[in-house]
Amino acid sequence: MSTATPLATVLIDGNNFYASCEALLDPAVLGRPLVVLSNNDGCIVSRSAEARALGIPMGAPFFQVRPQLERHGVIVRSSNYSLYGDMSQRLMATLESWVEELEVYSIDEAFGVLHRPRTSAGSGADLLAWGQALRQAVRQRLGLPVAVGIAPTKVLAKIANRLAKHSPSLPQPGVFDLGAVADPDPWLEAIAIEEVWGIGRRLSRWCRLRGIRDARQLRDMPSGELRLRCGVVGLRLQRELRGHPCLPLVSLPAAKKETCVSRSFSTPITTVAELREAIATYLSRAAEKLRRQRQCAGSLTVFVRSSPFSGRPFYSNAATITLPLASDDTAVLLAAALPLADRLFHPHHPLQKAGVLLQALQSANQLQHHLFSPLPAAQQARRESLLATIDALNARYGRGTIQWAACGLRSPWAMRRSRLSRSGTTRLEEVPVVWA
DNA sequence: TCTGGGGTCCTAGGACCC
DNA sequence: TCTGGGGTCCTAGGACCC
Repeated sequence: MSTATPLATVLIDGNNFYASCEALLDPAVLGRPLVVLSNNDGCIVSRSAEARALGIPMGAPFFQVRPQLERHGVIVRSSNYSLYGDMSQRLMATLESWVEELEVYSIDEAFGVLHRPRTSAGSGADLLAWGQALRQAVRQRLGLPVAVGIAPTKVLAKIANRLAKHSPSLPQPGVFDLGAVADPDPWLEAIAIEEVWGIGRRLSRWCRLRGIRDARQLRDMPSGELRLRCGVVGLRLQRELRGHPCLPLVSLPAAKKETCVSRSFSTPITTVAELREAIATYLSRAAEKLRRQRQCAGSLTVFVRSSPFSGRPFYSNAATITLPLASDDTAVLLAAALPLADRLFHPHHPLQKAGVLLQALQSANQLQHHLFSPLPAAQQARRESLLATIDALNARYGRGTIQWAACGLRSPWAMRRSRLSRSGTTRLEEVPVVWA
């Protein structure tokens, strides 16, 4: 067993993924500053390198930076998730063949495991070359730029990836191997505490107050203190920084425990009829997801809230119902959810956002032909085939081709997406690929 | 006028049981 | 009167991620 080669963890992720996808669709924007907005055209969620260089802040509300964007002639795009999702699938399919095991961590990043080749000099040159070849393959096949971080643990691979992106004058640009450097300390000191994976706003403030300003200091601080404030999560993080893997690779995603669909409204909702339509719309999307995941929901929550920025008193409320029998049937779930919407609506509180959470999820396979099914078996089978047909038609011809009457038509509150790169039904076949 | 959406994990505390 | 001890399950809330 001592013959096993040591493992290396890699993190591969897309540079400015959404912005890069937009450039793929319209090569004319290449080399020009571009930003992508969140749903409802709310905030900036992705920037091209040129937009970043102009100092456009990530996460800024669009209306606040709009003058700055216009002044610099920045191209602005609504987010086009069907495009990003398609490109993500192709990226992950490519990465599959480059690593031993792959964990798809988010739409634009994945962890992988590799065997680290032994070299007498211990230089690690082989993995740098490997990373460079991977970047070239992805660029050729998909036209997307990626960065590659290599290290002994996931937390360190995240850091290596960051260094790969932001350190100028690396021998292999876009690739960094933290396991191959003689002394990692100066590199860890270049990572501000806020940039460490797992340290969010609250914990970074706490660290700063204790004089912990970078990843190296976090690694070396007393474990007891960290444990007291952050529990086992903090300890695991610190061990990973010290090079001991604590976070396993998750190549088979676990079944979802809950599924949520929520949106902000383009204009505030002031009538119960509109709220019912919105909830019905979100619920039917959530039920679709549930059926795709082959799950049924045992309980369901509807939540609403007013705008925290309106100057009026903030209103936030939620109601939960446990279903007598777990279900994935839109009609059954609607019958449970709409009365909750009625209960939560308040005429004096214009609503800015609402959502539906499906909870206590269980595998649909275990429930089929349930003894206590409210419908006779034949009727139940017809019902399932009807839902499957609706899902198939909506998948083939676009969302909303067939929908429940309760969802309403042409809703004034629906999400704003005024700068979509292409008409809503982007299909992968339409995407022109640039051969770099 | 205008501030995203969808998740996970951990912990503390209460309810309930024997 | 005064108030065991150990266990499980559930929920709410906090913190984090992209």
